[in-house]
Amino acid sequence: LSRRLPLDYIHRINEPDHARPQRRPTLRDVAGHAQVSFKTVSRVVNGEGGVSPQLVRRVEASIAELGYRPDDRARRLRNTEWRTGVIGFVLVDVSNPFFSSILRGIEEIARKHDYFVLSGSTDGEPARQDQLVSAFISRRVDGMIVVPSGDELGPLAHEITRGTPMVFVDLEPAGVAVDLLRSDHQGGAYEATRHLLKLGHRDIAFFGSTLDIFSARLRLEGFREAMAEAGIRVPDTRIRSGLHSPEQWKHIVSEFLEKEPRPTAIFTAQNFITLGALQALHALGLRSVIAQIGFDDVDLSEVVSPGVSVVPQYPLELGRRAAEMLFRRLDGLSQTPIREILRNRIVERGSGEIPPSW
Amino acid sequence: LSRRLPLDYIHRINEPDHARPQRRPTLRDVAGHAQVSFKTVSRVVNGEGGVSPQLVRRVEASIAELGYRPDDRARRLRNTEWRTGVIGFVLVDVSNPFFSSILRGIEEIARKHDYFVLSGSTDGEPARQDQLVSAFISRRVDGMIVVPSGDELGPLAHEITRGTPMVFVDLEPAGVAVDLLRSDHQGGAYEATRHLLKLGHRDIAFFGSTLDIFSARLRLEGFREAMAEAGIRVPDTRIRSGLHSPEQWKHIVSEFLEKEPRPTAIFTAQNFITLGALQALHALGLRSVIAQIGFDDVDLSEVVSPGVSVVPQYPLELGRRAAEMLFRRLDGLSQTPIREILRNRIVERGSGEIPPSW
DNA sequence: CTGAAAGCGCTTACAG
DNA sequence: CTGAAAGCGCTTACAG
Repeated sequence: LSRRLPLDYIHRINEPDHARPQRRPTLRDVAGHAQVSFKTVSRVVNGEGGVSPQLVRRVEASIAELGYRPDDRARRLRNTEWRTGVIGFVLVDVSNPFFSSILRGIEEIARKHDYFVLSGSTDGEPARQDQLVSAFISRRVDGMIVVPSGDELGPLAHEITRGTPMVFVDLEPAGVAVDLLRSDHQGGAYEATRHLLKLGHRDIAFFGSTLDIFSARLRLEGFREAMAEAGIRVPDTRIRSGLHSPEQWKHIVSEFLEKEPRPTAIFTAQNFITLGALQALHALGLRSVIAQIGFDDVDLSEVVSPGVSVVPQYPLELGRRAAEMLFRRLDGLSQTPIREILRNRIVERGSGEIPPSW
Repeated sequence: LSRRLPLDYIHRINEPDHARPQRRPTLRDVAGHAQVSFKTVSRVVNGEGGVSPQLVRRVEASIAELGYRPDDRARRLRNTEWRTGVIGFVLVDVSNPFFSSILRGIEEIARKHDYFVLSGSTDGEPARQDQLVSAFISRRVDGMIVVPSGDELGPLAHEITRGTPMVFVDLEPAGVAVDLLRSDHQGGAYEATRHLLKLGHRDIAFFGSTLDIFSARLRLEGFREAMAEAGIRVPDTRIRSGLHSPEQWKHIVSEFLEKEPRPTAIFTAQNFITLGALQALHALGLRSVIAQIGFDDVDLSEVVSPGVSVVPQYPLELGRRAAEMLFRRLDGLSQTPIREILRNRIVERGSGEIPPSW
């Protein structure tokens, strides 16, 4: 992700005279220009009425000519309407379509409420999460939606007890009263693993996201639960976790599969992992030999052959619901914390239905 | 995109006693608590020095106890450092991985500068774009990166002449001095079309994004250019454009291909279109029969069979470069507008190398 | 219908 | 080392 790409330019034009940044005009500037008191300008800007049509026209002309835009920060500072009209969204990695679809869902609901979204990626690093949360709070977001990493809540803990409107996605912190929305990670992983076990698989490898992420732990838990229930001990070497790009996962899974004995099935517990593993299996010619089930859906899962069996999530819907929960709280309609867990069921497309080959 | 998904809950718990939102403590609250003047608290908060160690400790204890967080808006209002530390990013659709990867690239550079990103999707609607731009300006973002739709600049025009730091991605507005970064849409589309023509294709259909988007027009232009050069007239029925989800495009392309005569090749000029068309061709059993080249890369393009030939873009890199251009201007290092056009070359993977079947 | 005063939460001058 | 005053750009009260 951090490697820079060398690119050729077709051309690079330097043009002359770019405008230099000017000081933005203020209410007083407009007032001076229109020859009225600044309070009159304020009245016109806010459509308060009680201004003679003549003055309204003069002020509006000045506003247009100077390009005046009210400063929202100053405006809301004194205003009883104490809101900034901005909510924060702290996520793991916006370049992952799972998260960007959540963001899209949040945006959709935010838009209905005339809100905007400040977002930031943590890459699963608790330190970065604390930075983002602190910065968003300092900028006085009216509420936050957070996909937390790590076990320490850090600055979040204080905000929760302060009553800052907040919705957690995926993390279910113990002993904290907070709105929560998540998929049934453990149940989904359990079901997927059971599915493979029923086909006769005994040696199943698990590839998951970094265990700093709560949902990643739940998925591993679901896997372990099903395996234990089947009386199978899972050696540590059959479990790999970390936060990587699809390309990195391709490499990791390739190396893994070069060693004997190979597992007869793999569970790839996140979309980037599923993509990387698919590429690895394909490159090694093992797609019809080793069974695979993924968590999260991926594009073209029906077009590849065999199709990719997955436990899908519904990120757009997660985003919408999370935002709806947040606005319910922002509007004071919600008092007690709500926790919603969405059920996840396996979708069979072929790759998860391959029986053990040895 | 707007259809709501019905979902089952596993459970929905209502817990008691959620904290009620409290008024945030201010400098004066801390001062009262620590029994000092509020200016002393300000000094401690900003690490200005000139405060006795004893008072520092007392103030810090009060800050911790009350959970004080300085209000960034108020802080910067009087401050000579006139910045908000926020940049705006106006894009078409954040649920499209192409745009979310640009956002990730922007975030990466913004982070280095201690900046945060306010973003919003326009869905290619000029009216929504104007709303977003106006709202961001009212919130006093220090600069903006915009992927514009439509031909009218709207509120953007005034901001450019005001000298607001701004970088355009993909739109090259005439007669306006502004930083610009884009791919070589026309050249890439031209090359892709030439590639198909060389194989003997004469009947090539074009599927592209809504022509409200500048880059979509450029891609169509490149296609037309190559076809005209080959002396082929393209009937209007061979060109389809619009902004749709992959599922919608699957439907559109399926219907299209059900009518005779079928084209021998298709050019899918955006990632969602490429995905939808791939699914349609696959469902109809035509993937090895009708040639396809896409603009933008898609996941698993090497795993499907045949592989998907594309003209890739580098969204992460686009985002980084756009942000770097913006910060160069914000830091006053750049005076004259810079225009960068990144070259795009075709990547052959099989689907674009299928000769005409009839 | 119009305006002068006070204040939002903070920083920047300027005093002691 | 500490604090009282003025001001950022606006809104909310309160006068005329």
